Amino acid sequence: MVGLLLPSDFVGRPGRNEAPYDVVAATDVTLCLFRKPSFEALLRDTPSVERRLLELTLDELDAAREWMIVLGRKTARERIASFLSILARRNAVLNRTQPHNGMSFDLILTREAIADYLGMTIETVSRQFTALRKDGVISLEGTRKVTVMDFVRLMDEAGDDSDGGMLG
Amino acid sequence: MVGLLLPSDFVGRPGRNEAPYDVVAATDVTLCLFRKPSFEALLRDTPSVERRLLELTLDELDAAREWMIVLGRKTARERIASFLSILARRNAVLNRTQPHNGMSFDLILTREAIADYLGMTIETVSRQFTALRKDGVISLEGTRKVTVMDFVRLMDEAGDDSDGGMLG
DNA sequence: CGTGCTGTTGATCCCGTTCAATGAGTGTGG
DNA sequence: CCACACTCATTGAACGGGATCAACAGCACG
Repeated sequence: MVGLLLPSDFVGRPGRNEAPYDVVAATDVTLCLFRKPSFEALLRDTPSVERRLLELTLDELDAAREWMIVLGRKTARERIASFLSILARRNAVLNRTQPHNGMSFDLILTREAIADYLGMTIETVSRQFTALRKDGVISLEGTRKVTVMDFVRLMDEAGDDSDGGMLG
Repeated sequence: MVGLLLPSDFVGRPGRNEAPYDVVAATDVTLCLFRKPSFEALLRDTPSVERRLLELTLDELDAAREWMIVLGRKTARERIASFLSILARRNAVLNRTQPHNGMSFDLILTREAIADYLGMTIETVSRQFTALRKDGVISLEGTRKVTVMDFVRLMDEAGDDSDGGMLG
C-alpha cells in the first residue's frame, strides 16, 4: 500500500496505458470519470489544465517524500500520531473548519490497512491506539470513530522535527 | 534525505518559488541551468516540453512509491541489496551495458548518507555490507568501491516480492 | 606525531514482530 | 432466538532485528 486517496484527489495517469498499482475502494465512492482519449485531447488543447495537473503531481510528489520520512524515521507511536493528524487536518478542510479539540471523524480503514500503510503490524497499531487513548490524546468509540482530545499534543506526538537535527 | 539524484535527473519546481527540500551535491557536478522566468515561458510556449516534464514527474512519483515499499516493509539486508541493485542497474544504463557479474562502481555516498537514505544507522549499514561480502554477493575495495559478484543473487536478496502476498 | 573524520566491530538493550489466546460484532441456518 | 462460524480488534508473552553505546582501526591533514 503506497497511498491513500481522499475526496477531491485525482487518480490516473495520462500518457500511459498501464498503472503500476491497483486502486481499491475502502468505502462507497463517487467517481468523476474522464474518457482517456478525450481527456488527453483536452490536455493537449488546454495548456492551463495540463499545467494544473503538473502542479497536482508535484504536490503528490512532495507528499510522497514527506511520507518517506514517516516510513524511514518514525517510531510506531509517531506513525499513528502522524496518520491521525493528517486525517484530522484533511477532515477539517473538508468541513471548512480548523482542527480543534473534541473534533471527531471516522477511520475508513481497517487495522490491517492502517498497518500496511504505516509499515507495521496490526497488533502494534492496536497497541498504539490504546496507548494514545490511555494518555488522553484521543478517545475511541467502537473501533472506527476517533475523537481528538488534544490536537496540539497529537501534532507533538507525530514528532515532525522542525530542525533537521544537524545543529548543536 | 528523501531522494538521490543521478546524472540526467531534473531538479527544480516550475511554478513555485520555495522548495521544501535542499539539494546537496555529494560529488562534483555539472549542472545545466535554466533561468526560471525564461524556462517557465518556454513551458508556456511549448506544450510538448511541459508534457515531457509531466511525464518525468509522474515517473518520479512512481519511483517515490517504490521507495515507500523499501522503507516500510524491507529488512536491513533487503534495503542494502535494493540500494546496490538500483545503483548497479543505473550504472549499467549509463555505460550502455547490462548489469553483469563482476561489474563494479563507486558508492558516491558516505555510510552516514546511505543510512539516512535507507532509514537505518551507519552501524547497521556497515554490518550488512560486511554480511553481503562474506556471503559472496558483493566484494568491496576500500570503502567506496563495490563489485557485484552475483547479480541475480543480489536482486534476490533485495526481496522484491513478485506476488503481493495475497494468495494461497 | 597528534587530531579529526569515516568506517568497522562488539556488547547490550529495547521496540516492534511473532505467536497465541480472547473479545466483540455480524451474518447464517436450525 | 440461540448456536455457530467468521472477521476484525485487543491483549499478553517471548523473541529477535536493529538501535544504541562504546572501543578501535584506517587514513588524510597540519
